[in-house]
Amino acid sequence: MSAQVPSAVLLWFRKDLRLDDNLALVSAARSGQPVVPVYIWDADDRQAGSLGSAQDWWLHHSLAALDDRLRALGSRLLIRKGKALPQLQDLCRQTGARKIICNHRCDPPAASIDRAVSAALAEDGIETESHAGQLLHDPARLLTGSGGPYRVYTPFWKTLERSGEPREPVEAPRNLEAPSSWPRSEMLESLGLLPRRPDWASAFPEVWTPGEAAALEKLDAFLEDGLDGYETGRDFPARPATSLLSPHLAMGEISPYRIWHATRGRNVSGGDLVRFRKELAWREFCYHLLFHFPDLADKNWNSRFDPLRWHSDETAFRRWAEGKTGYPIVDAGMRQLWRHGFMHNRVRMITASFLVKDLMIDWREGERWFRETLVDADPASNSANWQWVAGTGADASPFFRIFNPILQGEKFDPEGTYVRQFVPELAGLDDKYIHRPFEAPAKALEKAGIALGETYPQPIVDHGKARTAALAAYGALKDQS
DNA sequence: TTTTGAGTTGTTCGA
DNA sequence: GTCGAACAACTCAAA
Repeated sequence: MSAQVPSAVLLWFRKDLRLDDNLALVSAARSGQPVVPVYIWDADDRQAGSLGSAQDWWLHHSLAALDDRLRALGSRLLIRKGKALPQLQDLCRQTGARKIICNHRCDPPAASIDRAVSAALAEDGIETESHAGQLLHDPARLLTGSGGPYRVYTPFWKTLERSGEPREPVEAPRNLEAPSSWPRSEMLESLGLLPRRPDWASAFPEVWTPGEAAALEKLDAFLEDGLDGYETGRDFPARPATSLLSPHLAMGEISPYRIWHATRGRNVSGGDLVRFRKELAWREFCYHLLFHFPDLADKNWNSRFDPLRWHSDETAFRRWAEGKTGYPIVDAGMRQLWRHGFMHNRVRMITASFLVKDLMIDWREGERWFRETLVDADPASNSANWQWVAGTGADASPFFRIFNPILQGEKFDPEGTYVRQFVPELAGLDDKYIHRPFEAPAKALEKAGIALGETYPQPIVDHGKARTAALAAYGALKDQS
């Protein structure tokens, strides 16, 4: 009579690095079997387009945080390196597991990897159980009346409103049964996710604390201070009026169901509440677009724009990326991105419009840069929104809508607070010229200690002329078709 | 099948 | 200084 060692279940973490509202975790905890949580760092997966370098930094800290949370439940997080399938097979052999539990990943490359892994495991007689948790609505099922995907946001939103509240979030279990012995795990450090020489992420901790606990705190703080007045405040980059939840959401440290329901019953104006939920719905819309159009990051969604001749100008691109265009709001945005791995939404539109319409550089180059440098880089939102700005995307901005970086600056950063924070060499300039230093009288520049062309660049292009040229280039498409 | 109404985030120009 | 129109049609989604 030998005591039967109970076989374990594997809990496979991916883009759901949280305990709260995690259906896979709850299911594993209820199985009555020991649970082996694992994260597999897969180089192929990475190439499939999800993570850039800034998110590698985030991932490192997020995995450490998840391990801490799991230890509080009496468990821990195993880390493996390599292709998912052999690692899972190895873990199944070692633990006797016949079942792997996880949550869906919704971007097409990841989803296709997951399908292949699951099919291969099935051949070994291992079951995969997958739950919804990344999106509020299933892209395969939320369709227009004629059965196609939504291509316009407003009807998409109306359908969301009509389809009732998403399910309630579920609480994390109190404990998780550990296996009698733990299989081998890599050291987190061995994944090499942190930057070295130079450590370009050194300022990230000024603003970011990766991990679920920080995400939930941020949600609370936003509900207390930010939601009231969100609708107008969200447009001003110097104001703390946005939730800053995007990087947590991108990594699955917080669930969209948790966020959606946390806003319910708040004593704020309906406009603020709806506006915030609409932003969550935009994230959904982008994922649905990506689901139905997997080429979203690579091809013009609307092929009518394919004949556009983009400029290939490495020098101009580098000046844009480094925040040296000579337009303060653009430069502030690009430097915020480099410093903090983040950029305010309003400024993303301004900087993106500048790259595409003022410099006429291909939106894909901008998309790639953002994907590499944003801690909240998301394969759906990033592609869909770059295409929106370029006018090539779904529900895109009309081609004649070209952001004027001076006016946008003066409208949304009237005192230049945001510019002064990220472009300190302009800090001493009067409000009147903070967004147009190239028009400042010599005396004002001297007083502020600015030598244009030396301490701060001259404008890389004349916006007025660039605008005219962009209108002509986009307008020419019409004549051809 | 046809019709109808509508479409995230802007700028410029002229009255 | 303020305000409305023009900037383009085109396609989507639903009735």
